[in-house]
Amino acid sequence: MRQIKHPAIEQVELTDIMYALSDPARMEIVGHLAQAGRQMTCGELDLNRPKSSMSHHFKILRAAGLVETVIDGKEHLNSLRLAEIEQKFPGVLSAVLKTIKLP
Amino acid sequence: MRQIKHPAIEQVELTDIMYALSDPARMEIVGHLAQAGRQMTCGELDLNRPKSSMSHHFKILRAAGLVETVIDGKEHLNSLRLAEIEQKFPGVLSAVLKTIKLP
DNA sequence: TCCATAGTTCCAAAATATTCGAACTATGGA
DNA sequence: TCCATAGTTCGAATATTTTGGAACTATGGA
Repeated sequence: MRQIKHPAIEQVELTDIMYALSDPARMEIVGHLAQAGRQMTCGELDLNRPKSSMSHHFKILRAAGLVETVIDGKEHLNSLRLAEIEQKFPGVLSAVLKTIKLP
Repeated sequence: MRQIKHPAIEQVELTDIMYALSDPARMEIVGHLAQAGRQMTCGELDLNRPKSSMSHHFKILRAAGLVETVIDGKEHLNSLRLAEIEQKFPGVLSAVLKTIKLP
């Protein structure tokens, strides 16, 4: 099974997480993932934008260390790296998640 | 005494706060303000950049609702809007502040 | 093998941000 | 009134992001 590269938690910077969360589309993706509490495909997380735009946002979420994507057959399964981020930046992501109101 | 306009807390968006905190210079300013726990002038918060650059960053911090600036004579006194932001987005800013390590 | 599906990558255009010098404003003190 | 100080605003150059169409890759199923 192919793998996608993700940053190790040690190299994740808080400013990168802040940046990733500064876009409403990405905040919404993160909110959906948190609410679902399970892996979701890009298709499920689609926000009515072109695929290439969505792919761009997922790329930034991955690079920031917020989202992990594993490939499963035709689909890419995305999940929040909540536990790791909570350990490195306690309280930050969990507090953000509590304030997200999905559209 | 002249006043500078700030957004009411009702109009402060979490994504704007995230954006403001996505720049290391602005994160540092916020860290200094939090650590000091008092009003600080732009001069005290200077990061060795041109005045116009610093002014730009303060503008973004104000627009995001993170920083309040009052004019006192020749100086501008900046402070964190910590209590207001904590009330609207409980735990977010306080958690961020705990992870800031000043250079 | 052929095709549809799920996403990514590539590319270029448009929009936003950042930087910093120069000019400007307001204040307080000599 | 003149000057230095503290910051903002303006403007232009540069850099970074965002957007989306088109082409591409990998997979599973017919």
